[in-house]
Parts: sequence; structure tokens; C-alpha cells
Amino acid sequence: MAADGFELSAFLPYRLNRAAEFVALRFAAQYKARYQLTRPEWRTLAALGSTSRPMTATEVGAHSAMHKTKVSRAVAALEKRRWLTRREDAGDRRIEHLELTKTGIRAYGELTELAARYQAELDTLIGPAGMQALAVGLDAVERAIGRFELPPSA
Amino acid sequence: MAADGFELSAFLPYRLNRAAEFVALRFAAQYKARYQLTRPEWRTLAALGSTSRPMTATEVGAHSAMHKTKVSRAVAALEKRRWLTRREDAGDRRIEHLELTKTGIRAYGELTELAARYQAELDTLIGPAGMQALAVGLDAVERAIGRFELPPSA
DNA sequence: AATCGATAGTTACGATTGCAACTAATATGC
DNA sequence: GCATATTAGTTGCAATCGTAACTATCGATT
Repeated sequence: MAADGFELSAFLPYRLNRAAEFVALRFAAQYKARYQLTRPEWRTLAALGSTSRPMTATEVGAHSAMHKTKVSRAVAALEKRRWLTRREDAGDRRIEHLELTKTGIRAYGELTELAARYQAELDTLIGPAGMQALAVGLDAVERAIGRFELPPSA
Repeated sequence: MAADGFELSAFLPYRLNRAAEFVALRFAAQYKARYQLTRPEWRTLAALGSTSRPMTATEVGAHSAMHKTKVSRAVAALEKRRWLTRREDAGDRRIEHLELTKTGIRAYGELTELAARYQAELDTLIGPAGMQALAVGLDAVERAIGRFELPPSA
């Protein structure tokens, strides 16, 4: 109806979500088929694999915009697979430092190969100009996110 | 560990998802609180409200990247609220043309006011350069999506 | 016109999710 | 130093979701 001046096709949450959903689903199909990994599990693995130092569950959640219960369950699943270990903080016993095991690091390495191939495919599909613009735009969003107060259910 | 050259922070599915999640959650909190609308319901309402002609459930799904069962349930919920009506296609009785009722249109109008305000807030937070870059980048993604074969679970 | 395959949409059911409440530990105010 | 608030992480439970199977219809083949 577009009675007022609102244009859904220009509404950022709508556009971002649509793009994210399409792009993520195709990749999810790959790691799901080969590794029986769920999306929260992959994201947790990726967050931990991408830095060389351990992270807490809270950090993983902030890093990948996941609810803490999702993280909690993903961590439990990855631990059961022996892809990560928990280590209690010496000073603060509420905190657990999460670290990938050798097996977990190897899995992360294999997954990132898939990811790199997928990224190359996206580069081709989207083109250098589009990717460049996205990088700039997403950087701006990142900076804005930093100024958000996080919603209760992140 | 970043053993290989892979950089998660540059991986498009990861970046897009993170941005989309943050941006969408804050808006969802608003329409959820005021209208008790779920995300699929809002998206269905938005899809139908944004064009002046009726759409089928399949079109709604393609339009907003939702699984058909999600659309089916959202349609049922909106119908129960009397925000939309179904009309059977004359030539093909499998197809239902979905249309907003007067009440539905009014609700859409109110929601788009919220949306417009939120978009303005985002404009400020992200800045004109960032928004412009995002628009260009997301356009490129849209064109690429057009060349995707849609994944089975869209 | 009977059969086979494809498509639109729904639904049963198991899996996943998020909210709220919980445990356990730390930080803060008095 | 004790009560209270806050934070990290987990879990019970109800709601939501996606897969697969289903109904109903249409199109194509023969």
C-alpha cells in the first residue's frame, strides 16, 4: 500500500536480514552436511578459532551476537565432541576460559577451508565493487553497534 | 588460531549475520512489545503492505527469505487477527491471494511509522557514508541472490 | 482420460529456541 | 562484615522452528 513514504525495500533491518539469511543458509548447508554442526556450534567454534587466546562464553556471545543459552548449549556440545576444553579462572570462579583442543583446531582449519572457498564464490558473485562497499558499510555498522546498549536477548 | 590465512572478521556470512542480528533485534523488541507480533508475522505483514497488489504465500516467502511453514503459520495468525484475508485463485485452486484488510493496512501504517523512526535512528548512528556504502553493497548482494539457486530451506 | 510428476500450502512431530528462574560466585554499599 | 545487587553460566518449560510427510490441485505424457 505504501500509503506513507515508507519504503520497505530500503529498510535496513529488512535488507540486512534478507542478505544475511541467503548468504548464511548456503554455507550452513555445507558444514551441516559434512560435520553435523549446528549454526551456534559453528559460530562458537569460529569465534574460538579466530583468536589465539581463550575466550569466555560471554565473550563468544558478544562476538557472534548469540543468546547466552545458545552459547551454553553449543559449548556443551563442542565439549562433548572434545573440540574444546573449559578452564576455570583462577581469580573468579564464575568464569570459564574456553579453548579449542588439537582436534578442535584441526576441525576449525578444515571448516575455514570451506569458508574460504565460499567467500571466493561470493566474491565472484558479488563483484569487487560490491564487496568493497559492503566492507565499508559493515564497518560503519560495527562502529554503531559499539554504541548500542545491547538488547537483553542478544 | 588463524593458522591459515582465513580471517573470520572478514567472512561475509559472519559479518552480515552479526549486523543483521543486532539491527533486527532492537526493532523486534519494539513491535513485539506494542503489537505482540512475532518476527515472521511482522515480515509477512510488511511484505503484503509494501505492495498494492495481493501476493501468494510463496511470494511472501521468496520476498523475505522465510521458510514456507513459517509463512503458513504467520498467515494463519494474521488471518485470525483479521489483518489479512485469503482469496482463492479462480484459475488455480492451489493458490491463495493474500491481501491486507483495512485493519491490517492501518496496523501496517502504524508499524511503518515505528520503522521509519528506527531507520532515522540508524541513519544517525551509522552515518550517511556508511548507509550509502551499505546500499551499494546490498544491491550487489541482491543481484547475486537472483543468480542463486535458492537453498531448499529458505 | 489415466498416470506421473510438480507445485501450493498445511500439519504432525522431534529438535531447537528463548524466557524466566535458578545456582554459584563476586562486587558494592552501609 | 553483612546484606544486597550483579554477573557467569545452566536448566526447566513453553513456544517456535524445520523436516518430512501429507492433501489437494494442476500440467504434461502417452
